Amino acid sequence: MTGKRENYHHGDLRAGLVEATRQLVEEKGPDRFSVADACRAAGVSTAAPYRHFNDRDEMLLAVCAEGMERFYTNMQGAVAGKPPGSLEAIFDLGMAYIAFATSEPGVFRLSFGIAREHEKDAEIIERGKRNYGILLSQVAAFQGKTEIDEQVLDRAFALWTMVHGLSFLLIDEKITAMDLQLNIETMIRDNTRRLLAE
Amino acid sequence: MTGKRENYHHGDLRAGLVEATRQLVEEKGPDRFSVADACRAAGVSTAAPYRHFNDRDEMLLAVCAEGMERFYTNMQGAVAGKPPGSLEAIFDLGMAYIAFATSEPGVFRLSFGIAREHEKDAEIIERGKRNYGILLSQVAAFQGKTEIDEQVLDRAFALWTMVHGLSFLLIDEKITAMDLQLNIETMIRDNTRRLLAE
DNA sequence: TACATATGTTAGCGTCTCTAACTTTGGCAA
DNA sequence: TTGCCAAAGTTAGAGACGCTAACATATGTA
Repeated sequence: MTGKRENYHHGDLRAGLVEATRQLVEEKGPDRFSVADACRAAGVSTAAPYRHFNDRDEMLLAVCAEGMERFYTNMQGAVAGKPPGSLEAIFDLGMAYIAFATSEPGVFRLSFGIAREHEKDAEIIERGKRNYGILLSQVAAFQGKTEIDEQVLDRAFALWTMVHGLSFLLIDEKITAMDLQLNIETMIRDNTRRLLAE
Repeated sequence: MTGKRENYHHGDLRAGLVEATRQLVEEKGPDRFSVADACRAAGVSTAAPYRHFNDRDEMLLAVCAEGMERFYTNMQGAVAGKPPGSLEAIFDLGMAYIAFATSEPGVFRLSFGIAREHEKDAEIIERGKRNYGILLSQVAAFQGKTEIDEQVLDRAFALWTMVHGLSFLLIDEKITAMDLQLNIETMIRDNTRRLLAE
């Protein structure tokens, strides 16, 4: 990405910019990211991105879309090979959620905060639904169902709020700030069980 | 705030700027907020804030501190008059958390995202601990204890993650984006009970 | 009443996003 | 093979922003 190119044309500047943006979002956070920085990283002028993106937000949106794809893959990998609907599968799904949030906090923050900027971007919404679908089908299987009824929705949503909340508390460093020591695995395991119970 | 002043001196520019900043943070979000906008709202030059704050971040930090104070008051009000440690008190505390997040999403976002910018600001941390202390003592009372042991910490933290996660899913409009309809009161009540059980 | 200090102003630097106008290049039709 | 068009770069610059330096004014106190 930082390598000097010899050609006038870049080859695949769009992809290069997305990757540079992704890295910068992780380094500095989505709000501190600047288009100019991404240009320097990609070795092009500050006007070049506007051949590929309408504006700064659209660059972030591209990173978001790509990140959600990776998120999907990770979560699929977490449940793969485990008995569908088993406590272990649902627990591992939660752990994969946390793992993504903590390993890519910038992209995670972007993915969940961007809705209000590019409100209702169809692709992002669709990816979101697909990601959430993994949890829904696991919870349905846990309850011995083949379709998503209200009870499935309720329990799945409760699990989502828990791992989502924990993710933010972790990446915003509230656990350390509050002097809490926490075994994440135990916390997720116990509360997954509690939220699915009864 | 927008009123023209006739004097060279403002009276209490610091407070005026904090209020203008708070409003702008709600209107545009913490990342879109600009010092220049706050100056226009307060009717002063763009250099004036630097007599009261070191930089932009410090203005946001002031809004954050004031917001956390209000957050504390709201949560205190939620449990006041209820039997300490009752399910109702803990439930209402959760509802107060959600209510603050949804009524002041900008300040809420600021309060929980700012740690990594001004890392370890002593005052913010202290306020955070004080706020969390309300929940801790309620959960301790629920368990019939007078001190905060490990079990209290575990259950309180689980409750925190739930309302925190729900808050973000609400203000980031994920519930509507995922086409979920949700009775927040029921959701909080049922899962508070589940997380405190056994 | 004088003056030190706090608190405002104007001017300006460097940076940022984004646009307009120009340039280079690769691919395709004749 | 050549000529031309569209795609994808460039430079230059407008307008906004954060922040600083130098200057101006008001206020409280000796």
